[in-house]
Amino acid sequence: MLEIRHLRSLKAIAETGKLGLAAERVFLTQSALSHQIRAIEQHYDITLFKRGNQGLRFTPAGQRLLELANVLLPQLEKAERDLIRMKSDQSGELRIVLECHTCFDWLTPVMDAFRRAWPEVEIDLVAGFHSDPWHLINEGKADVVIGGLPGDGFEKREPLSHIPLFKFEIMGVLPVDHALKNQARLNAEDFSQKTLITYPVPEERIDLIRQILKPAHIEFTRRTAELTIAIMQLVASRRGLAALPSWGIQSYVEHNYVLAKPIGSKGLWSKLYAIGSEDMMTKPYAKDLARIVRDVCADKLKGIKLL
Amino acid sequence: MLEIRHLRSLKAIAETGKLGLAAERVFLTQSALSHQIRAIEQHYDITLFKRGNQGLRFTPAGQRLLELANVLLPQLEKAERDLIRMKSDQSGELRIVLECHTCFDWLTPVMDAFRRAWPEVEIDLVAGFHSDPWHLINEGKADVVIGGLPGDGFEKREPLSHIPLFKFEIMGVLPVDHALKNQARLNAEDFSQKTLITYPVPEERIDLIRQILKPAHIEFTRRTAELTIAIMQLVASRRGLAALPSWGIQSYVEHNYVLAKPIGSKGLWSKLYAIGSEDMMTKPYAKDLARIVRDVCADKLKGIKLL
DNA sequence: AACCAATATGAATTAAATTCAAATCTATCA
DNA sequence: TGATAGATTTGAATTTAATTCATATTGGTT
Repeated sequence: MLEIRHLRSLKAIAETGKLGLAAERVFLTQSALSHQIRAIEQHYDITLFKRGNQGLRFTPAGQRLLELANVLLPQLEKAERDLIRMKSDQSGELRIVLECHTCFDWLTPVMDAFRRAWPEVEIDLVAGFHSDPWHLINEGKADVVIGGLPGDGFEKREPLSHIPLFKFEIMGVLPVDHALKNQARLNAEDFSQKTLITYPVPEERIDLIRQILKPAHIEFTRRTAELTIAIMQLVASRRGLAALPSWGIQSYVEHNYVLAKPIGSKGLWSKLYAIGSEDMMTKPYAKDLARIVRDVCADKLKGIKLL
Repeated sequence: MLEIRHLRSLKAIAETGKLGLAAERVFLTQSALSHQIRAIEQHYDITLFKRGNQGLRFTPAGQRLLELANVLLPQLEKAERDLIRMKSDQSGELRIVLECHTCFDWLTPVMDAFRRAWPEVEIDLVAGFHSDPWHLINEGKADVVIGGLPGDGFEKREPLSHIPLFKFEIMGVLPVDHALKNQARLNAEDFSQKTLITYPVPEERIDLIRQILKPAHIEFTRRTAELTIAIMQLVASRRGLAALPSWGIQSYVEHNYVLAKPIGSKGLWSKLYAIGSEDMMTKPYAKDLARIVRDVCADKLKGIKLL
């Protein structure tokens, strides 16, 4: 009666707190999840969740099953990796380049998990900043880029393959006493003649500029800082505005150090992929890297949506 | 893709060595199992069994999945047993007896709140008057007494357990024009040769008599009435005195219908407990009943002290 | 080569899960 | 107190997946 699929659903519900969001995560409808959990509740004749208009909260019984999921699913994944190893040797190397600065936040736990899962694979982070990280793959200097899809390069390149990871929202960051503090969302004009504080990367690599400000011909000043906390300090002290992933600024917002607002009418969302040569991305351990990223981030990063 | 059901099938195959026999064990046909294992083999693209006319033998990959089954299934069963235990913790019945008449005032909101919190517990009030309510627990006719601790009964009883609720003050009630209206507090002698109006219960169940009047050998007349309002009317019309919980007479005092005075130098306080068998009082819903009583009464009854 | 005792296969059937569309619930706000 | 927004629930229709049935095939043994 209880099946692995139900455990996956429980985990997603725990991560998102809402049936609708959990449903996206497991690629089902919200209704399907509702039917699933009701079937389990009826089967065991016990309620697993307290329902409210804020979503679901686990009852002790629900927590017990969640705990089961948290124990069983990793064991299942381990067995599946073992099966792959039995098919063929899986040693190799995996040199990762990050397109975006903020991804460092979660890469460490990902690499830890990966090393535990694939001890025979040498995983490394390619250090330094690279203006065209995708090119490093063709040059043979990296194996996987974690970032957005490359823009259409005019040069001929070895065709790349990609695995979707997740998308996240880029939020506008304001000082708490900013004039726009009561406005629900930010628009392109709101950045006009303002200072925009960013990581030190080219303009075309900053989504806000490329997708919003440039098309609207907004004029602004740029100022850069290396670290997220430095950007936060500059914003808090009213030296300018910033645009950062929702997960990276969550704790600053919670402590009311700065304000965060969605940008544009639908919000500014950025998509992340694991990108590599076709050869590389068909390797089981490269696919598993993507799975681990999705897993770790689904767990650690609030507000992301799995692709 | 791989589901619990497949693990059960693998286990049955290991136990019987033959698809046909294994199929009986999991209440499926041989064909169904054949389809199942073929689906798994195709999914992981690996052979799980060597087939012969003696039955099936596990390959290393098959053994790996069997090992997974042997690890996962017991964990699942343990979780299921835990759920059953949790269910028994949240459903049952709770037959309440009140030792004191006045407690009816607040029991209704308590029962309403309880029913909302524990829909699977049948809560009921044991009707009628009982001279020894605690004994009803040993007789299996009630689950919880709300009242004072039982006096040391000489008979052997199943040991009872209790949870403290609150204490409240029993006030002497006088007509507004009584001779003692200017006296701050009443003493035992003040009841001498007077009529005491009480609920119709035995003397030893009336705290004023048991704790104050009897020890001081005061002589008095008793008269009984069923309802609090009837007692108030009798007192107001100078037919006698009464002694009632401060909360029960509050509104009469506020409307200057009667006077209330503390009794004795420290006041006469009575303590209330939820009392039941040890088994009963360890159940989560019994503990929660006590919590709800304390909560509701702390809110509704002025002048009580939580124990 | 024939036979036995298994498993495999494919189409039909049955059962289960999922979706769709609408209803319902429940805090919160005016 | 009623309206509303944001969630879940519900039941019927649909789709998908699992199972059965009937039969074929396989591998080992004589």
